[in-house]
Amino acid sequence: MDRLEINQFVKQKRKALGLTQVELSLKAGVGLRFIRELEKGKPSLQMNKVNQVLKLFGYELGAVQLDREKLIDEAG
Amino acid sequence: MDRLEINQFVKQKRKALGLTQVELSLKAGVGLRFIRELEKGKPSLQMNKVNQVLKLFGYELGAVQLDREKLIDEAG
DNA sequence: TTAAACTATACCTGTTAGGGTATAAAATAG
DNA sequence: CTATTTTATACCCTAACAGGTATAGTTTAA
Repeated sequence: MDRLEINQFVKQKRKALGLTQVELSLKAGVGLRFIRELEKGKPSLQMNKVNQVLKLFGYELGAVQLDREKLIDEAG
Repeated sequence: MDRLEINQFVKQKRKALGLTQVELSLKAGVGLRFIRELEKGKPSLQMNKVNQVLKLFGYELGAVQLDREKLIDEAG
């Protein structure tokens, strides 16, 4: 299992839980627009907001090594 | 080996390379104040700025599991 | 001790992230 | 096809991030 980009990770986890973007935004306590920017991969998002979302999945932001299977993320 | 918080991780890596906060800020292309807030653990930092720093160490921000450090992280 | 280097805190300011809303597009169901 | 649900794009506004700088505090070396 290779490592997903954060935006793909969120999208996948959200769908795995059968949530819409609206539902996720409500559960996470962030705006709907934020969820959309997050899943689109906007790079300048604030960490605390992203963590509010990741926490619902049992995850958080952390430092991970570059390069490791970075080329494939969706086709795994 | 516990996973370090991002702020501790940055501080440790910086010192391991023998860099000052000023030098790191210059290398990363971010402000000195940002480096200080990063190492102090300010939660609302922007991901792209943090990634500019982590990249110098060969790392980037990613989604990692909460708390249970020991469960799966050592596969290689 | 002194002096230098490094780090922490405070202030001011421009830029922009994020919220909210409306509309449009796309996917999904009947 | 139509109707509904979900997602994408655009606009305005406020709050605050990040930069720069000055100053104060801390650590380190001689």
